[in-house]
Amino acid sequence: MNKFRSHKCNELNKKDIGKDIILSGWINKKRDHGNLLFIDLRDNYGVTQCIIEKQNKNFSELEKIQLETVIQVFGKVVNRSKDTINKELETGEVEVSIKDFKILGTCKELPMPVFSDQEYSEEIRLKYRFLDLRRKKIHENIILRSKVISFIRNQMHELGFLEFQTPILTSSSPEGARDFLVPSRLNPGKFYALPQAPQQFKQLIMVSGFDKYFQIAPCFRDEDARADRSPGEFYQLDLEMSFVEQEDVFEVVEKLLVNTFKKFSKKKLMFNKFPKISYSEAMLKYGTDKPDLRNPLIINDVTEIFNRDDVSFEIFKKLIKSGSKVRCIVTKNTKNKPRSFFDNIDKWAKSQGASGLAYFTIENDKEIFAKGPIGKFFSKDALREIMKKTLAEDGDSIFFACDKQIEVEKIIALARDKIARDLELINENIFAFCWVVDYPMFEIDSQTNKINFSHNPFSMPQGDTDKINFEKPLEILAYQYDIVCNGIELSSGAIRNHIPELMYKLFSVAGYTEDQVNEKFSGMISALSYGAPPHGGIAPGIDRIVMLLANEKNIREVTMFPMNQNAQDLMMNAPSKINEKQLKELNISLNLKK
RNA sequence: GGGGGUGUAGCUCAGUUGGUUAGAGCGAUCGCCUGUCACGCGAUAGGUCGAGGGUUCGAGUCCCUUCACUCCCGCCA
Repeated sequence: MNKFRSHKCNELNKKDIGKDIILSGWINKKRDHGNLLFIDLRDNYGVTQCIIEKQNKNFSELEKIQLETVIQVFGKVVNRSKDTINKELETGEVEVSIKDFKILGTCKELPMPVFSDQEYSEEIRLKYRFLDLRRKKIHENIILRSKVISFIRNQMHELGFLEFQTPILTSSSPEGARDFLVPSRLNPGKFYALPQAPQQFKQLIMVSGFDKYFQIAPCFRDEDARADRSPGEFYQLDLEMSFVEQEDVFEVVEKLLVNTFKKFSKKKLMFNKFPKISYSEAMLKYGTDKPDLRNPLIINDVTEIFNRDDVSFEIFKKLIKSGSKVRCIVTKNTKNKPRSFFDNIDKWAKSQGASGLAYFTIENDKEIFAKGPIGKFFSKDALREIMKKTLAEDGDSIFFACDKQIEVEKIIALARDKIARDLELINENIFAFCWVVDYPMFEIDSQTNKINFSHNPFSMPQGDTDKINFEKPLEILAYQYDIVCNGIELSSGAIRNHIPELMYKLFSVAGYTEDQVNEKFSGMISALSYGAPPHGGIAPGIDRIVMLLANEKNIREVTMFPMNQNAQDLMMNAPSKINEKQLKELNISLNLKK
C-alpha cells in the first residue's frame, strides 16, 4: 500500500464500509459543531467528508487547522444515515471517521479562497495561480485540455502522422509578427528568434521525405494580447502532408475536428461536412473572413440602388461618388419592434466609430412603403428593387451603412453580430464550422501603398503556374485557407509553393530581390531546389479549440500559467532584470528610455 | 501607441447631493453549539479609500496628473 493513501477522495462508497483507510488531500471546507467536526477532504479526484468527535485526541488540533492545509487522514469508512446522504458527492453515501491524522503541508492565511464560486481579479489569480488552479472550474478546464491534446495525438497517429519536435531557438524571419529574440553568447551581436510557428521546419520535414508530420507545437509571437490571444506563447496542432491537394488536408482536419468536438462537447455540430466560403464571398456576405455561421443574417451590397435617380438620399449618394459602398442587413419581421430597438443599434454604431446606421421598415398599407428615418428617400420602384436584391419582405427592416469598402465591411460585420444578439438569433448550443478559401496572394498595405503577401509567402498561387499574370498581382488567388468556428479563427493553412523559381517571382512582386530571399530563407530555398514534393498543411490553434470546448471566452481560463496583458508572469516575476555579468557575456549593454 | 471600464478591509463588494467615528458578506482570531455539507449563533481584530496634487470650512465622493489590472482598436505572414 502507498504510504500516503489507500484510496483517492472520489473512491469510497458503500462497499468500503468498515474498512480502515488512509486518505491524503487538502482541507476544502470545515463545519465545526463544537463537539462534532466535519472536514471535506479534497484531492484531484473528488471530495470525501471526514468526521471527528470531541472525545478524539486530535479534535482540538483539527478544529484549529487552516483550510487548504494538506493532511493525511487515518480512519474508518462509516455509513451515513439516509437523511444525511449527500447526492452531490461521489462519495456522499459514506464518510470517514477520523482516528488519527498528520499534517503533510501547512497553509498560511489564504490571499484568495479556494472553495468559492466568487470571481477574483486576474491580478490575484495570476499571482497565486497554484491556488487558483485548485478551484473546480479551472481545474477541470486544464484537465479537459490535457484530455483533448491526448485525444488529438491518438487521432493523428491513427491517421498515419508522425510527431516530431522542431527547434525552439531558430532564426528571425522578416515576415509576420514581431519576434521574441534571444541573444547568442557564442555569436556576439547575433540573435536567435523563437519560432512564430514551425512553418519552415515542417516544410523541410516534407522535403526530408517523412510524408505526414504533426506536432503540438509551441509558437511565440511578441504581439499585444486580447481575450482570445495570449501574449507570448500559444500552441498549435501543426501538421503537414506531402503529395496532397487542398481537399486532402480538409478531409483530415474535418475528421479530426468532428471527432474531437463530438467527444468533448454536448453541443451539436451545425455541419458535419464543413461548408466552403471564398474569401471574397465571406467579405461581402459577412463583412469578415471569420464568419459566425450560427448567425442567420446576411449582408448585401446595395450601392447601385443608391445611384438611382429615384433614390434621393443625398448623404449616401455623395459618399458613393467618392468611392464608398452601401451594405445592408435585413431583419425579418421587426416592424413591431419599439423605436428604442432601432435607436439603440444606431447609437451603438456611433459608439463603434461609424457615422451611424440608417434604417427603415417595410410596411404595407394597401401599397408597400418604407417607414422610418430614411424611408421617404425611396420611390416605390427603388424599394421593390431593394426588396428583390435583399429578399426583404413586408414587415422586415433594413439597416444600411455607407463608407469606404474596408470601413463599411468592418462596421456592418459588427452590426451583423450586434443585431443578431439583440434579436437573440444566435444558437449558443451549436458549433458552426466553415472553411474560408481562395484568399488573395497579395494585398495593398493601406499605409505604404506597397504590395504585401496577404497571408503566407510560402503559399501556392492558384492556376497553371505558367499562366499566372504577375502584372495584376492583386488578382492572384492562393491555395490558402482558414478554418473558422462560431466566428473564431481556429487556424490557417495552405498548399505550399515548392517551386523555387515561382517563389522568387512572387517575392519580387512583394519587393524582395532574389538575393534577399536567398539570405532570409536560405534553408527553405535550398531545400526546395533538391527535389521537393508538393505539400501542404494547416495548424489549428489548440488553445482556441479548448476554449470552445470549455465554453470559455478568455484564453487564460484554459491556460495553466498564462501571462497578463503586459506579458508579465506575476507568479514567477518574468520578465526580470539580469545581472551585469550576464549582459557582458552576451555583449549587450542597455540603453533604456527614461 | 490610442480609446473604454475598474481600483474602498486578506477576498468579493456597498458607500445617496461633498458633511458625525468609512460599512456588509466571506476569511482570520476568540467563545458557544453532536449531523452539517455555503452549518448556525455571539464577539474581536483588520482601512495610505491605488498614488500624487488641486478646489473646499470640510473630499472615498468634484477637478487635474499618474500607476495597476482588464476589454477593445492598432498589431497578430
